[in-house]
Amino acid sequence: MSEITKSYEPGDVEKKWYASWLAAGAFAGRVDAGRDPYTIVIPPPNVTGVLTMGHVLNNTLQDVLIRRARLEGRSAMWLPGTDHAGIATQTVVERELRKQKKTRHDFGREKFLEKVWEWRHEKGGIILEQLRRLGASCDWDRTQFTMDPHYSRAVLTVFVDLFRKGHIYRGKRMVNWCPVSQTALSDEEVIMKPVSSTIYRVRYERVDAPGVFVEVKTTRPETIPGDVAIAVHPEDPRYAGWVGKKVRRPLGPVAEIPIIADAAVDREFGTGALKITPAHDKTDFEIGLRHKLPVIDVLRADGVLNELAGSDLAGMERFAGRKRAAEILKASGALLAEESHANNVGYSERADVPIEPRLTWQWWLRYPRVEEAKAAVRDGHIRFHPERWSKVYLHWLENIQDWCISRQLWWGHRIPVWYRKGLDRESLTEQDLRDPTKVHVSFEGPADPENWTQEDDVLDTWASSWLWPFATLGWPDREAQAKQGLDHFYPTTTLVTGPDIIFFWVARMIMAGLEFMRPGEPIERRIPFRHVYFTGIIRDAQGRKMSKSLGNSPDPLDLIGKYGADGLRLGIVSIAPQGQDIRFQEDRIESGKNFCNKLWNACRFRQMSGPAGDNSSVDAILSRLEPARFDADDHAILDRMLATSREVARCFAEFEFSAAAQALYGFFWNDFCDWYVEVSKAKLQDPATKGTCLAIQDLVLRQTLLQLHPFIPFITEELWAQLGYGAPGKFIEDARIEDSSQLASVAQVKGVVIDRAAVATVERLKQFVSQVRALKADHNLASRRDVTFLVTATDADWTVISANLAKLARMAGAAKVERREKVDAAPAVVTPLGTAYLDLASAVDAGAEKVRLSKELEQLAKHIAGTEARLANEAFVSKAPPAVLEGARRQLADQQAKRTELERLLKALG
RNA sequence: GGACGCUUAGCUCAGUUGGUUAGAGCACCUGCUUCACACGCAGGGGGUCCGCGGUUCGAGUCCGCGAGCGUCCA
Repeated sequence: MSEITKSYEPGDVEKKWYASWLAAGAFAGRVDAGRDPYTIVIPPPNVTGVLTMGHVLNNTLQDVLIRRARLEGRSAMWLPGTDHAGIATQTVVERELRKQKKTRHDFGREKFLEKVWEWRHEKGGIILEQLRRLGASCDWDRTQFTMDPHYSRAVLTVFVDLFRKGHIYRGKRMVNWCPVSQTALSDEEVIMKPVSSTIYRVRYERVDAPGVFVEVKTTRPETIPGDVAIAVHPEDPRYAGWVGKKVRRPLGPVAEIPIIADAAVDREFGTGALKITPAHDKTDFEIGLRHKLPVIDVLRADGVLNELAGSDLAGMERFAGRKRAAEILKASGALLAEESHANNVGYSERADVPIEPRLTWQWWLRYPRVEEAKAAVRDGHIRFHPERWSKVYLHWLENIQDWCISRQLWWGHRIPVWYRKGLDRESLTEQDLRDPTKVHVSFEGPADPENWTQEDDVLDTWASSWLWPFATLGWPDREAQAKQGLDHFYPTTTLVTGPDIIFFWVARMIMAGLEFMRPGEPIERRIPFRHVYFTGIIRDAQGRKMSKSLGNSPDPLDLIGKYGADGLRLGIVSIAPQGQDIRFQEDRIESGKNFCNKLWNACRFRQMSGPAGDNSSVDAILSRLEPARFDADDHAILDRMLATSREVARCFAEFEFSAAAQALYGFFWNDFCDWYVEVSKAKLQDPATKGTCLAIQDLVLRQTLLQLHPFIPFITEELWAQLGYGAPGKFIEDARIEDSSQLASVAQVKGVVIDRAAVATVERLKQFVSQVRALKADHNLASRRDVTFLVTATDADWTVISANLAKLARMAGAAKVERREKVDAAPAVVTPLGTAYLDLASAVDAGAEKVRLSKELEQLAKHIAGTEARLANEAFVSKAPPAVLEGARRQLADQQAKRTELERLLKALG
């Protein structure tokens, strides 16, 4: 055993142990039929990603779970990987190209994809490297990427399968179009934002009645050239007789458009008349369909107005076009007013620009297994933590819409559909799609590729990540599946993720699992995971989301440098209560580091206190104990240790990680360091108690290190080795956490029967010490160690005191503690073990003493009055449970006795 | 408009099924380089538990109404 340094220096320790773990293959998830599996699949970060505080929280929790599972003897496996992140990655690479004044079109599809792959090989592993710094114990040999060949095969197999089952179709529909990324987006990728915009009141003149106008309100005057009708409610008296007449479009190419009646028009809004622009609004599109109206699309894919918008606007970007449109309308007198207006506008999640409703051909998925997906959560096969998120999940499934799974990107899984050459894709019917002479759908592609053209679109990224829990385990390749242990590790145990992707990812994974895993088997075998733990979102001190653009996110690697990975981990876990958003405060991370230092020093103290005994197992340590020599403190610390391990186990069962960390923190710092270690200093002086005391320290330290290890793996591994708790060449995770009842019964075999009454005794000793210290402090003697305390106590109390005399004197900072029958006029405190006097009679300021005692008496009187009132209440006495009643009575008796004593002391002062 | 969450010490937050005098970390004040740790020890100050009403012997905790903040869905 080498000597431990005075303060904990994490840097080298972390490097050393991480390398050892890797070298030994300690994180490998091995199939072991004899042990319960515990599986976690990482929420794959984007390959473009760098570690954020959100990742730190999320992955620390996963690591805590998986390390705890190993300590519980389960065959634990944490599978890492990254997501190709279609739009995000393509955007990043395009941005790089733009620096060279090039676009992806300058390269063409294949060359561009080569560039992206190059980029991925260069930079795509950064975030996984950073996770290693954090201590993540992933099985790195299993690292997956959603564009790996076998994973791609899973994605395309699923597409083909769902197509054949009739779940996938192609349709020309209104989609959310991002003019920057120039692709369709799913509804989930659109963020509604309240914005204050301008609403324009515009009038359209009746063709048949010059000087008569219909007035509409619009926020988008630049789309007027796309107007094909004005719609009113059929029963709106204001427009009786107008339907069928025509008005002149006030902007764009000259045109006369009809006034139509449609019940979908909201009479309450504005003038009750609505301009109908089917190409640029979803409702308008539907109205247009009903009335067989033409569709005039005035925007290009990039959001620039086209020639159909008229020569005045063509070539203008949409927002510039809007201003220009307003000017033109104003000049012609068609614009009546501009009013400010608050409304919700959909923004593209990635590019953060307003999306355009746009009519395009896309591929759609009718979700499979919707009802089963609801049942899986409703019936508790999958449990959400906190439970309330299941409501959000169910609500979404109740209102589920078909999923637009095609994207007009290059980076992603290209849709495995081939069209016969020469075929007009625009006119393909649903029936044509199912005709193998026209459309080929397969994983392998057509046998005669020269006659076919492949679909240009790729799949939505989420249409690959929804397969994550099983495609990462070899599916659909049977051989790979067997090798990677799908049978053993699926369903996974716990998913740790943020509630922001409950629709994007969680819900979809559940449906995919139910559809593709183990057909025909019971639901609990097909679900992808049993528990979903939703973390909170990390915010800055002002409560804002952490984001790159705000620059308010600290770099986790800086924090690791400053506080160590363990400090960061413990800090982040301790401020992350279940499912609540988190305000990040760096001082909590500092607390994490301080705790590590405390742990370090407590072990250092143990090491300096005496030679190491046989620490190789719980059994060995227990054998070193002499139960007959136990004092109250020995009993109490063991009792607290068992209570803490029960509490920690409960916390894990309930997914209350911060509570688990806090329980260990409190036990170790307060119960062990502040009390037991301090009283040990007296016990270690006595050869009769030394051996047992050291063995108890070893036992407590051992169990504490074990339970802390999932939270702070590096330092605990180091100390475990330093103190000789593990066999040579073994890691802490080769040991097993005994649950509290196992531990208690093992101890019992060794003759250790914990006296639970000792806890109460120690509480009284603590009270005594703390009151006596306060008494010294009140008299400015806190640093004096030569004082004597005189105690008047009952025989029973004095028995307790005298049994602990050496410890009490040391803890109280006193030279002597002596019993007296009677003490006059000295500063005193009334403790649960009698009245303690400060033996400094000459220095007493009787006046000040009286003030102090009177104050205390006053406080006490209040409490007594409260307790008396309760006990005087007939209803309380007759209805409260006996234990509560008894407690109140005992409390009153104690309070009264204390009052009598205080009054006596006051009187003695004259 | 609907759903959910939050409101407790100066700050950030715990508080499990209702039950002694409501806790922690940080911050603050006082003292201490005491033979593990100043990344520490000891002592201390600080709270009408958002408001109103109800249930109950008893409410921070349960119910209702309201206010403020936040998130998601429309």
